[in-house]
Amino acid sequence: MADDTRERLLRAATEVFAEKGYAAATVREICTRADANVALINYYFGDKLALYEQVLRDVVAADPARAPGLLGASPEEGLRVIIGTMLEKASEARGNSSLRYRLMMHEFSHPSEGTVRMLEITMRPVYDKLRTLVSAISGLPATHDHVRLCVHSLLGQVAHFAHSGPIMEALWPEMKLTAEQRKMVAEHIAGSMLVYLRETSPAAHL
Amino acid sequence: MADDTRERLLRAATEVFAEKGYAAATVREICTRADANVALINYYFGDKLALYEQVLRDVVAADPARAPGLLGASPEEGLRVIIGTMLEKASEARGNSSLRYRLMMHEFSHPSEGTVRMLEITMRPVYDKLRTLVSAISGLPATHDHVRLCVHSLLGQVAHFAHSGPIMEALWPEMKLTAEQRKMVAEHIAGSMLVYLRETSPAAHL
Amino acid sequence: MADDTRERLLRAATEVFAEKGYAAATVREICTRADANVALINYYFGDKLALYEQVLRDVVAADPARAPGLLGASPEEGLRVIIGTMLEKASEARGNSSLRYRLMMHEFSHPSEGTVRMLEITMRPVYDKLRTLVSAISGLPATHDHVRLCVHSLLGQVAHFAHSGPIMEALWPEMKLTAEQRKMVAEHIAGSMLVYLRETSPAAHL
Amino acid sequence: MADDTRERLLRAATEVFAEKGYAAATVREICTRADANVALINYYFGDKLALYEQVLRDVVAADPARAPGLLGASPEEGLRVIIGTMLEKASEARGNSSLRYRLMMHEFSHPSEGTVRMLEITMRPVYDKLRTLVSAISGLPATHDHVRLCVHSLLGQVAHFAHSGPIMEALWPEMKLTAEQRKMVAEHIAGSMLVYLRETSPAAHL
DNA sequence: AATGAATGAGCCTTCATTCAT
DNA sequence: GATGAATGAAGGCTCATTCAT
Repeated sequence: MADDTRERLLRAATEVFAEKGYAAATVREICTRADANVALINYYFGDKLALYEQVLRDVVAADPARAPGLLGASPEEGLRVIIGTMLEKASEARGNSSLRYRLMMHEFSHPSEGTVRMLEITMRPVYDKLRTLVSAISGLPATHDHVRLCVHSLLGQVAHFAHSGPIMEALWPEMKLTAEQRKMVAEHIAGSMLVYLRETSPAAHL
Repeated sequence: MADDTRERLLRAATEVFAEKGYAAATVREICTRADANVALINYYFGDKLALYEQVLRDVVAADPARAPGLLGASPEEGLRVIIGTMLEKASEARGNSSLRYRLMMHEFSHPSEGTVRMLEITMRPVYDKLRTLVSAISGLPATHDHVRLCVHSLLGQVAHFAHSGPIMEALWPEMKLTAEQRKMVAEHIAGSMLVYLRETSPAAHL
Repeated sequence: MADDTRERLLRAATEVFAEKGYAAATVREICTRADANVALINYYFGDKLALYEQVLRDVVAADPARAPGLLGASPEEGLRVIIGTMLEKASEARGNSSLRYRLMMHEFSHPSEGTVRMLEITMRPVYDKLRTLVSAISGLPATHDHVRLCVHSLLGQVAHFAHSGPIMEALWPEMKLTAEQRKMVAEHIAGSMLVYLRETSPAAHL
Repeated sequence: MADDTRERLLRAATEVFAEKGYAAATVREICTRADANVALINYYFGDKLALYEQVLRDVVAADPARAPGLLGASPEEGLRVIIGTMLEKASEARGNSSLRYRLMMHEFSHPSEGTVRMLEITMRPVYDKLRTLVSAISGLPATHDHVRLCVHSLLGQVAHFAHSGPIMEALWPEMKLTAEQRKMVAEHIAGSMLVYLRETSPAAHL
């Protein structure tokens, strides 16, 4: 029952923090939602901030970036797969990923002490994988500015399509990132990058 | 003197809301920073929420997106200019744009009633301008999915480079969006898009 | 009315802290007793600790050690007067002095950061005055160990008679430090010291 | 093992109560320090207050005042020995005596029902012994005010030198009651009293 | 005899808000 | 228009205590 309660508290906290943000979230609501006593947050986590950090850590731990099926594929195929996966994971409605995003938005707009370290853990694997792929495709070293710019372009686009709900709703209401649309977007992002890389890679000038 | 105080309150409120978010911002800090009495927020605006809404309204009203110098330029040139301008505005350290962004981040992560409408007002002009340009370059109608995808790709990239401070710090610490780097990034975004559009436009297949 | 409330809070706080000690005292009781809102402690003093320190400072400020009538008197007479005064001030029933003592007992048994500094301010004047007198009587310099020992003996005896209520009640119930008894005690303390000093002073050996 | 745990709890409680006072002491810290479960205090003692009372009872029971080596000595020598012993016991840094004192300070500043009785038990033996000695030296009956005054003077001085840490630190920082200093102080207290008694005893006037 | 999860009360503090002036 | 004292509600946290095991 103990672990169960702790688990319920974590789940409730994730929800409430995602919905209201750290400041607006109240310990009492979290406990109520978890059907637990107020004092248990102190008992299990220490205080509200420690709970928040635990939530962030858990959410990060559920790393969505370990895309399978990359082995043996060509770099071009790898790029397509990883971008498709990111979009897919990111747009799982109402699931952990949604909460994940909202929590990250909070962290982005009000970076806390641990934000950078958290991002380092979360993003680094995808980032490096993308750099390897782009490097392989372009023929440039992974440390080259061109490679980095391209990778950030990819990240930026994925983030935008996956996470800017309100913007999309305002500017392109039909885009709801359905499975079909997701496929189209992924192909657009990966495809345009591949076109660009092909055109600008040193090899292109042979 | 009355309008002056009201103005000071608004300015202070914009700052504090941007720095702390709605919930974490306190009426007292706003008043202190505005060098005004605590009771004046209620006196002038009714309550904290009303003040927040007024701040949002003002921030939106100060539309920073009207890029000058676009007249007469070729669509390609226009694209370059508008993207350069967006990046520039967005990276103005302590200016209105910075506050603007942080407020928007809040709105994004906790969309309120007015968020969509606010975005509609803020983003629409840039969005439509970009569509016109991309349409002109690609030869496709502005309503075409391809055009929209490209425009969102542009927005996504700009947003990413301009606003994901913590991500950048974690993944690419050297990228500080200095004037020089801004130029490089703008050229990268606009350039890659132009390459892509050239390659995929119907005209390319003639 | 403002200063009035602040004053009431301070008075109530002095009482409650003296009665219960810092830890056991509750902000709520202080406010209730002062007929004031709970939030006013924060408003006027910051927090409970700051209020406590203010109370200590006030209590100390009411310095009971400035004995009048010392001018022109012989050192021997001065000693008698100052000891009498200390006993008198210290035994004013139920007055500020009583609270003062109880607060000091708290400070002594659980010295806080400011205790030493507080004592420095409170005790130093009496201490130095006593050293001057003893020095004059004994013919030894005020820095001599003998002088210091004697002065501390005096302080210790006064403190004991004035403040060890429970001990007295247990061991010598009749000693209630009435005006008459006070006179006797003062004469005992000062008298015995004078005898001792006379016997041990260098001059005695001439 | 049961008694062992109970014992550990008592020892830990004595320490914590002495260090923090009743109110500021927490059941959890006591249990942690005793390496015991939180619930055991209630199990063994009923509640926190009952534990405190038990601690007081135990501390009182361990009477430290039975000075040895008094038999056969002259009254003058006896006085010197008992005062030396009191000072020594009182200044044992981490021993029972130190805890004892701090607990007593608490009881003094917030006399509880049992305080007087406790003191009666603790102090009475020393008190009566001192009266006997002073009576023998002075030639006055042990019930004489003069004897009582002298005995209280002795107690007051010992208490002051032994226990007023903060005062000493403020007024006479060099006085740390080292073994050497303790000897000096004991000689000062006993010596000055003997001088005084010799001078004022009826025998002196023969 | 001992554990550790769970409880409920209460504490200090903070906040937005109001009111008399 | 503006002030500053005052309010009441609520928030986070801590504590002694209990209960099932």
